[in-house]
Amino acid sequence: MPEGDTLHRLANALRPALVGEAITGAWSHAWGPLDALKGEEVTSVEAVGKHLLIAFAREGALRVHLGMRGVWHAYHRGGPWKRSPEAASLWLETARFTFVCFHASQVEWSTSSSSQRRALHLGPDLLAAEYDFSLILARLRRCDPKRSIGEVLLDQRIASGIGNVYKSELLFLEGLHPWTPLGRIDETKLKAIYGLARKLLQRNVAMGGRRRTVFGALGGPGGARLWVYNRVGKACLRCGTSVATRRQGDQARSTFWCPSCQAEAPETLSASGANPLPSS
DNA sequence: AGACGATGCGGAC
DNA sequence: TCCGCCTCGTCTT
Repeated sequence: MPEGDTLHRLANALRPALVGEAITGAWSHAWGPLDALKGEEVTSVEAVGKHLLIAFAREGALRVHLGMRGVWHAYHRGGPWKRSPEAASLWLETARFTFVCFHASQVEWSTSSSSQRRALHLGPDLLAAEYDFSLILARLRRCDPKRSIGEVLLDQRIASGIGNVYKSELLFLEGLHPWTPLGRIDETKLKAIYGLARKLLQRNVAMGGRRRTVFGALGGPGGARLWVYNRVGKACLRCGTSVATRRQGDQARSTFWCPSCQAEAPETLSASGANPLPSS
């Protein structure tokens, strides 16, 4: 389920319940009881891109990636779980609560959260407090200019936090065809795309609702949550054209777009008239 | 009731 | 380039 906004919401929910608390028990699917964590104090809980990092006072940090199906549950200590313990990847217990992660795709123990952060080779987190587009631009310039913008947006090494839903929605909002080569998009346009990504992700973190939307709590036309994602064959909410879909990139991820609003028209990609990115 | 595809990613080939 | 993940919500029958 998670894109970057979901992970930041998760971190925001876990942080007040874990930071400053002592771990009374811990267990992971891979290693069994984590006795080394007993008595450890949690010093930070943070989301970085789509990863969750939990750091401890004396030593070490846990990194958890939810993949597509991972989920965290919070239970009163000793209370019943809503899922089978067989499905648990990791649990952490404090004096009052047990936090269980089911179906994680990755659980890793490391000496520090900063070393984990480095090892991930992630581009800047679009939801980090500090935002500097020039750091993203530097990574874009090292990218093959023939790569499609749809693939580039999903590349967490360039900027982290965008997932498959936001990818299609961002390209619709920017009027950009998903297969537009990176090299045909000027710097001003790229800055606008990533700036919009940050804004939408931030708004979805702040919103109370659980479900992803690019329209906010009130919804869009007809109460819609999304412009094009998962709307293949339906009328474009802006112009009525039938929404298209096709697989894109190495991972063959589904991409959705409006063939009219996002026509292939490379020469019109510059909103500003600035120079295109030079080839790397 | 059953089929299908998924908001992600690593690894086998 | 494809598959596994072995779950779960949604759509079809």
